[in-house]
Amino acid sequence: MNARSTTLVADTGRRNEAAILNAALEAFGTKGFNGASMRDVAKGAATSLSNLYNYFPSKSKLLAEALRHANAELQARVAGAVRDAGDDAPSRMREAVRAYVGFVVDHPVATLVATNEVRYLDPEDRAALVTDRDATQATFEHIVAQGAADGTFRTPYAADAARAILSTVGAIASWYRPDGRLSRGQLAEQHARYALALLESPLPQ
Amino acid sequence: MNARSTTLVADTGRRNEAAILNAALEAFGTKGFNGASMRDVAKGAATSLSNLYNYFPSKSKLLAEALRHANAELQARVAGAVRDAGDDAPSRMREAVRAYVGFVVDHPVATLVATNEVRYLDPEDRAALVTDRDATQATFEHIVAQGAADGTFRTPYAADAARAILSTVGAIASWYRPDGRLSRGQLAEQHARYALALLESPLPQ
Amino acid sequence: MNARSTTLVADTGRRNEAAILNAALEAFGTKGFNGASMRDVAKGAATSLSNLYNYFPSKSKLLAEALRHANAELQARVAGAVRDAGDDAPSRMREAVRAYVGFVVDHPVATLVATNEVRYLDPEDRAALVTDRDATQATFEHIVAQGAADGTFRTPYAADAARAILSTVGAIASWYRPDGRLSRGQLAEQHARYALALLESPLPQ
Amino acid sequence: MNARSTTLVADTGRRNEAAILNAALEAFGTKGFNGASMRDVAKGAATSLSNLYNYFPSKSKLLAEALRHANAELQARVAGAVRDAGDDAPSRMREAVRAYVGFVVDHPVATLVATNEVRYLDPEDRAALVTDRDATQATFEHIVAQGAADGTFRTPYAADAARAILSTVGAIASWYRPDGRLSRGQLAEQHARYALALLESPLPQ
DNA sequence: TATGAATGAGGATTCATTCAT
DNA sequence: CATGAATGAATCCTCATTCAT
Repeated sequence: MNARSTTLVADTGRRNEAAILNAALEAFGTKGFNGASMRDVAKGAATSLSNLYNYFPSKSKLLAEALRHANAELQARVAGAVRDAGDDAPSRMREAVRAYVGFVVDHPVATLVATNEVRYLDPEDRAALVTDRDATQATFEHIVAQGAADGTFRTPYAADAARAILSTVGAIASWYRPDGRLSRGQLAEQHARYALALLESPLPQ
Repeated sequence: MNARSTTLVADTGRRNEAAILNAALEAFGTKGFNGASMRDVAKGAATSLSNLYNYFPSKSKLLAEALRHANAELQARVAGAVRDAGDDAPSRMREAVRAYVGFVVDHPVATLVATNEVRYLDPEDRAALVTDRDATQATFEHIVAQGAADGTFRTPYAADAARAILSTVGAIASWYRPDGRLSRGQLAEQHARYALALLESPLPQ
Repeated sequence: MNARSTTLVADTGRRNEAAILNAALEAFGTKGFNGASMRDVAKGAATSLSNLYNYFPSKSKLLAEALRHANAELQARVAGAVRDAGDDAPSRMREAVRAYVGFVVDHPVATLVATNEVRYLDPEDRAALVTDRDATQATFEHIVAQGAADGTFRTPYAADAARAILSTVGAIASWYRPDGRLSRGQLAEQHARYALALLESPLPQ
Repeated sequence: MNARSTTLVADTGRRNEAAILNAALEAFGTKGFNGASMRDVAKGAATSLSNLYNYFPSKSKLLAEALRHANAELQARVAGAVRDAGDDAPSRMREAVRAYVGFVVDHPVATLVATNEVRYLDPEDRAALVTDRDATQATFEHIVAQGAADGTFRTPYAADAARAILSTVGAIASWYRPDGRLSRGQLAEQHARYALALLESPLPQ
């Protein structure tokens, strides 16, 4: 069962750190990195502006840290789902997509920040984050490669399929509303099927 | 053959208008709406900061106008492609996707702006733009509906398939490089197939 | 009979000059000299911004010219009233005040400009205007002196009484509304009596 | 004995607040609200431009606060003078006028700001200030009413007399110079007599 | 840790004025 | 005369960041 906490970052041991990180995700997600001010973040974290600098040395590093947490959570969910899945490529892809959809639905704002605001990081932080993200993507790519190798996924464009799948799932964050037509589970099911179909995998029925 | 002009907006009759709009797309795409300053735009358009305000009353309206042009061009390309395609749903979908990919590849920066910076518009401008965008999306939805009705597209999730396809194609803008592994044509071909596969349409071979 | 034109400056021979001057008085009166822009004036005069400079070399000179017209009209009214009055000081004071009140009521905005915005003139223009204004004030001072000399006005502070009277009358402009409790005539009558009382002149009844 | 401090606002507890308010009164009085820049105010208060915004959220609110202080001081002086005066209307009017003249002479710049720049306030602030000002005016009106009721003030226009008196006294601010012909006390005496005469009160001699 | 005060740089926007037509 | 386009200086205000406490 997936945890569905409203805030992404749990207590970190330092008094206000989690509150600041979550407020940063919220502020950057709502107004964009450049549109949100450190004052906005401070207000969201219910602390003072100057206190932010006791935790993070700059706005940019604050974004980096927030994104690190978001990525770690995403990666953990996906990795766990794959671990718990069967051995065949379709099952593993199915569960990976379902986990990813779950994360996006639980944390759409963080997902938006992770896709839209990465470019405002310092080069080194951006590089580190892209590496993290690539690790997640690699999980999907391995599954695709597995299915392509054993003939289950018959798409002639296996090399790029993972990226196509991930962009579709990530885009959910930009339109998803909790009270929308589709439930969390339906959305996961739907995107799992989209993914397998795109991979030209045999489908039930 | 599609024109591949580096600038999206052609001359509009007013002296500097096109230059300003193109500079705005470039600046907003490169640094984000809030990260780019009106000075950046002015510099890109080779005019003075204050002269921008002889053409557009505010930064936000400038963005709105630029996006209006981008959407119009996209819509025209897609509509033209569909018009020139065969009558069956797969042919039409194929050409629609190819045209969309062509636009994204020709104007990746404008595409990024159109997806990432819309939220900075005034509510009315945003609404107008969403309406425009929905019109383009509706073109795809109609094709999906056609194929679903005649049994060609067998996906059980036809209602949301157009959005999934469009998000994949739009995401190309965030990683495409003209000197990348795939040519423009290959990219179009690839995404056309991804789309038809996702729709569970019969595929060649 | 007093003319009660809504605009102070009548046609001057040059096409748009009067319209510009009246628009300037209106704009400067409503928003203040620094609060009103040349664009505001142009809009009010229904002409283009740049065309203003075909008539007046600068915003400051435009104000100077407008105030010159206002002062001339005021002075003409007061002088005429005094000329038409009887020979005794009370009658002359009474008519002078009534004429002044009439001007203020007919042109409250111009009166406000004349009292509040003079300081924004170039030194030479301001000096010229103060001279003009002193001429009007001198009319009142002469009457006061006449009454003081012949014993009709018994105030011990005759030297400053004219200024006191004029400031009261001028202040009408800041609260007068055409639909107010007092009619134009009642206001004139009232202030005439205030003036004579202040001068310690014998009053009817 | 009246204090004649050159600055109106005394220390308020917050480090620079009084200095900023006094600098604002000086700047707005000298150059007008729109003619004075926040930089001017900062310079006058010997602090940085941006620090002003740690004390007041906008130029307009700064003006509002400065005027609030000025009005409070004026009202306190007038109320105190009336309290210390005799019981009869002429004595009370005399002391009220003398106190008002004293304020105007001590703070001519603040008086000018209070009369000329009120219109640049936000509507709510303007309303609040007008209410404050009306309270001071009401003090005078009550005295007039008292004298009218007991037959001491025989003017037929008692209802508007307070306003006439106040406008005359307020106008002192626009021409008063400390080194002028009349001393502070003479000016007070003179205007007290003008006021009583205007009210058609019996006068000495 | 936590905060209020402080600041220099930079943001969008407006302005009076000029110029080419 | 009349105009639209152009511009440099100045406007109010916000920002990320620092510092003293």
